[in-house]
Amino acid sequence: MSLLPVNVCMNGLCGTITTAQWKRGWPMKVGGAAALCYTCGTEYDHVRYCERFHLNEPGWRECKYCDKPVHCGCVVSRNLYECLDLGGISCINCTRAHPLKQLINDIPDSTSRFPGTWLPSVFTNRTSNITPLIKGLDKYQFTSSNVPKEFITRCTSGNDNGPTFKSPLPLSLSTEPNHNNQNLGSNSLYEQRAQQSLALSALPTSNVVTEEKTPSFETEPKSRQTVISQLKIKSKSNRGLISVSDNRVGRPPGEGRARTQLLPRYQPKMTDQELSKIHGDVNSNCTLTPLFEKILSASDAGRIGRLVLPKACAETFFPPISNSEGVPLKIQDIKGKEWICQFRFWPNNNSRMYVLEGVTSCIQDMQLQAGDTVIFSRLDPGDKLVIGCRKATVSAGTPALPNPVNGDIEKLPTIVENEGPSNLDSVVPTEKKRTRNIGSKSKRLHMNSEDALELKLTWEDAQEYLRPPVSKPTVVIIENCELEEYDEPPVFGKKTIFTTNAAELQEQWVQCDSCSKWRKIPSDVIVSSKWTCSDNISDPDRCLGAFPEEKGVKHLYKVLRSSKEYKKQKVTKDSETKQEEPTGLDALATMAVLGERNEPLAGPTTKHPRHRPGCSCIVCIQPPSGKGKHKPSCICNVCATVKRRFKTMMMRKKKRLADQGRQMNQNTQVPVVNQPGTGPGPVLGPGLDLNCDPAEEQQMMLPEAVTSSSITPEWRNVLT
DNA sequence: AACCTGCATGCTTCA
DNA sequence: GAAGCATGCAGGTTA
Repeated sequence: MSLLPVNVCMNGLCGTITTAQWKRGWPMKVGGAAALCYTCGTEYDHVRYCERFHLNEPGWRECKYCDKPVHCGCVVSRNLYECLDLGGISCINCTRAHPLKQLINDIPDSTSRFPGTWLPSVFTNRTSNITPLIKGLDKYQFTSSNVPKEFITRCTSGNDNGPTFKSPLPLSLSTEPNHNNQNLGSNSLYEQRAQQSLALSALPTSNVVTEEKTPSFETEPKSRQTVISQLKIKSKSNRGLISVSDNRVGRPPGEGRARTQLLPRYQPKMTDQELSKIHGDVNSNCTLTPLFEKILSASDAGRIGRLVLPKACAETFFPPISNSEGVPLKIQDIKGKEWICQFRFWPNNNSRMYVLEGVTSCIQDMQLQAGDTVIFSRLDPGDKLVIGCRKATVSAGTPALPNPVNGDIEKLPTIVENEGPSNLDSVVPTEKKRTRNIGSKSKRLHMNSEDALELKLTWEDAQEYLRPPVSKPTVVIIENCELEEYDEPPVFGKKTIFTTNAAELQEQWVQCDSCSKWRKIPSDVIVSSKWTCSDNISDPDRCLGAFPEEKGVKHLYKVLRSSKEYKKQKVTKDSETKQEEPTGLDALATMAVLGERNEPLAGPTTKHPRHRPGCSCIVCIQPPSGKGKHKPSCICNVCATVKRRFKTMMMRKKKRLADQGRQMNQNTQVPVVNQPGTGPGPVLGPGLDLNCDPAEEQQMMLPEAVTSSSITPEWRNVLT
């Protein structure tokens, strides 16, 4: 039985330790729904939790007996799980063992760094002398200078239950920022860290320490390459000893690509300005060591609140986790605000995908979006995990707006990956930077927002060009609605403009490819991609290009002008509010429904069971219910089609009813059969059904944009 | 209906 | 070809 802090009633009202998990969401839902203790039902209280366990000072908590602060002494003070798992740490003030020790009966699995019961005496009265670890070099290294030799001996001499500290490497922890990527080659400190810690992390528990670590305290270590190669060999040879990865935990850390080095795109590329800025903001007495950075993907910055962590980085710089639930991590932003996120993983293809959950509020607070970069650093002393950021672009020639959260960092130039020196000279044109930043890994987001907007507008335009194919359609009647089904995909026709004249009659306008004059044609005419005045067979007078444009063309120009202005406004507005835009193909599909109408942007419909992004069928291009209803005067293609179909349908219905009426008059003995879709109900007369509401029937036959219960008399007038 | 969660899928990159 | 990872999606949960 593993007793983790999440299973303890945090309010101390019942003091119950329960093996049941706290309700889902703990402790991520800060400010959100509270979790409840399964035993006493008490609401989880974040503040009180922090007080009880001193989350503000990682590793420190009060002794239950003397109430004085005591450092748990564990090497992962930032890791609450293991702090408490460790248990058994003596208070330096009263020397009494931490009471949680007695609750540690078992540890989940052999991959835990603290399997079994800890030996409290090791740390007795020594905790204040122990610097938990040198983070960044290796998460679990003790320095040779502050770890008592007997401790190492005690921990490693045949006690399999001891901790699995990694080899102490006499690397000096550089508090210098990694300026200009000079050290990011094969010999970079980061690579060394990655190589060393990753190579070591694949090793089983105490054997590593016994065989590799102990001598290195006393003697100069072998060359790095030798050590690493040995360790890699060791790792391979000991794979059988590592708990076999199962579907639940995925392959344990240390195997796979990540073992060799951090990919260049994750290596921190902070400028002097950035570092000094963060440094100054946080605490001038502290040292900040960049660990890694990542360009936010759309899903990272999305509302799901899951930031995918590069596997190598997660396994190098974050605490090891052996179960997929992971551990809560406290992250501090550069303003000192603290966030609690859940560091966990998902089993994925016999591997792991590491994620940081609950980052939404943090990312929003920093006003980050896809394409921006988050930079994880370590702040010493205190060993705090700090999250910084770098905005993806700074508009060329435009001073960046001061960001209340990120301050001057917002003004810093974007550093393009692998672009060499991190100085102002490395500023590249905005377009290029944005593209490369977003798409360095995935090509799914290679467009910048303006390009995407252009494409969206093209999709809008494309909607206006789509025409039925030449092939003969198959007419299918579904609930009295005639649907034309084509075997061929739609073809591109010529763009036409629909207007409404003074008599409220619909007019269709098309521009001649030859003389460029706008011609009025019947509203039901489908225009091919090439159209000239001579094709205007419906109006022989206007077949000649010399014929002047008619009077109504002024109104058309007005419509065109307002359309262009609207698009222009939309471009401006969209660029301002691009943060809230959907991205990718969904956005394109969504934008495709806009057409010329002045409707707010609405999300894509999900009503069509075979809907795919970009689908332009009349159902799919409707916005979701309740949103973006078309106005009765709307002249977009959708509404025009709807109106045309509805008119046809109503005419046929009238004709059908009239036929039925005639038939009834001829033979009153013939019973009237309900029409399909009208439902079973008492039949009072020819085609009359008490269960059939005419207005409701109309709605059922119309797409969502022009239906719903709120169909207005105005609409009815238009439709009938 | 919207949101959340835990994968599953498939594209991209790397060795 | 293998590994990494962005994102889709289905089922469950919540408002």
